[in-house]
Amino acid sequence: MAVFAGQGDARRSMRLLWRDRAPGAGAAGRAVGSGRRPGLDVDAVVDAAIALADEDGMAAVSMRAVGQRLGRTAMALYTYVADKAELVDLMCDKVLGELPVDYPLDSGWRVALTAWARDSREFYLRHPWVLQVSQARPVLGPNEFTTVETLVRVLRATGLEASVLRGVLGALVQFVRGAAAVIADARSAARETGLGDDEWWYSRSSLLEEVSPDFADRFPLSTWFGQEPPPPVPGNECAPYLERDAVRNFEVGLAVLLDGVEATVARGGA
Amino acid sequence: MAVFAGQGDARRSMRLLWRDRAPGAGAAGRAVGSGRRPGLDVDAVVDAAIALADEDGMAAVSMRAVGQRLGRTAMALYTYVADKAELVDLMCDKVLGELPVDYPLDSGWRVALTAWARDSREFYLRHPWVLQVSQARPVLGPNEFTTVETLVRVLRATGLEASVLRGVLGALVQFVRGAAAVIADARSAARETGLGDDEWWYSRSSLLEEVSPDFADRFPLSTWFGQEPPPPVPGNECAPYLERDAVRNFEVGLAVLLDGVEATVARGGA
DNA sequence: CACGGTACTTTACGCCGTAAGGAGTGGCAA
DNA sequence: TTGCCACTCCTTACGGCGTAAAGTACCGTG
Repeated sequence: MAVFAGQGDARRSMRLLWRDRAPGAGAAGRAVGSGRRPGLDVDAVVDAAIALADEDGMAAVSMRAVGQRLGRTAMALYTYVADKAELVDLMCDKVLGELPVDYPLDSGWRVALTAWARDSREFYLRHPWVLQVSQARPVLGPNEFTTVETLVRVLRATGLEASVLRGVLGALVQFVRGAAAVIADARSAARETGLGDDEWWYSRSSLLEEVSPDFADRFPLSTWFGQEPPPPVPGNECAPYLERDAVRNFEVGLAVLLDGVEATVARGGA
Repeated sequence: MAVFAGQGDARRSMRLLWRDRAPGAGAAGRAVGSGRRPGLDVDAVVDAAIALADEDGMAAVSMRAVGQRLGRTAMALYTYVADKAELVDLMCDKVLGELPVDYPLDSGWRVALTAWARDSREFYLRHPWVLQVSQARPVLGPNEFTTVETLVRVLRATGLEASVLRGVLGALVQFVRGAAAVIADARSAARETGLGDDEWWYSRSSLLEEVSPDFADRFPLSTWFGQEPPPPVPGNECAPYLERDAVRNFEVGLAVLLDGVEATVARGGA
């Protein structure tokens, strides 16, 4: 009688992820028959959860809160979604659909990769909560595979062999995610504490002096590192201090990384 | 009467982070005087929390659980620590003390950076919960500054100017953290679900065929990408499949990244 | 009209962080 | 020696969380 543990839920999740959303698909695979008509559908639940996450962060996504947004109780959601983990999976794969799927290679792979990196960064800043979802054991939804497809298509233009390509792909993804996470964390910290980056840094650095008077002697490089005046980035003059810093670091880091790819291609390519 | 919001707590936290742990420091800055003698100290609380996090992940670190480990109730901890956030800050800065502080530059900065990256990766795998702590608004403890000091010292040997150095530093840290996170997530998923990577992937890929029969047509590159047989890595033959993959990707990605640094140095250096 | 299946609600359980207040302990001043 | 007070540590409680269990209301079908 008992279904093999997990297997049943996994199949259910995969069906939902890959469900046919075409107009004629009717009831989204649900058995049509007698019984009270559903007032909601999976998409409504997922969209409400995404809206909540975008507005107030992943921490604001509770079953009660999502239910309330839809005029239901928390338990009502369980008719559409197995549990919260499944809801999060569906949220992730759905927003991944926003990402561009094609980067022209006319101007070479470097231009395409740069555009991909910037688009991805913007995406993560639009949906920072995606960064909090575990990377291993990916969702395996259609949009996730599409993102892989997109990036691999560009990377293949480098001519690198598969195993190196894998390493480069990982490095690019880690870099973009990490860089986005720094900015996202800074923004959420500012919102949660009500304290801007500037005020935070100012109050903390004065405390630092108070608590460690010999700081400059103990940490000369950190002192030097923190004092260098960072030049402004065109188009981002008005952004918060730390964020401007992060934007510049992103561009520099990306350029270095792509230089590395170029070097690898030059060494191993035809 | 009311202290400026947050300021008091921030000062308290900084004092704890930078407290003098020397033998003669007595009572760790606590006002000595009348009153019941403490049966614990901050270090005991922090150590217990770290042990818990190392064993069962950050999710297992609740005030009740830490208290129980010390034979106390949850509320007893609040005499040593302001709240859970402060405890987490102290945990982070304490484990950061495990990292090596010096990388000789005799054989050049590339060797030193490679060693740094590998050591950092091992560190994050020993304490994967550190990766879950927000990056913006860092802890600002002594050990954290020491890690900055260590890495900047090595990076200065490249001769790069400060703003580029900042970008490289960010890229390196993001890469190492991301790569470690993939492995850490895979391990914790395996432990939490009781399902190894291999079984997980096998069951999922069969579900994938079931749910999307035209997968190979829709996602040719992903199919190609997933099929390439990855060669084994010396010294890691017995590790789980996905983890071996991750180790190789780490080495490849690191090499590419350092190639990029070399190219940047060559272009801009003396 | 009655029945069965479905949507949705209420209630409840055991977790979480932590506020409030009380009990017991130990050093110091009277 | 006694009384006090600072201090540790406890119990209780509150509002949150995810979700199990059971009940209610609605609907299409027989």
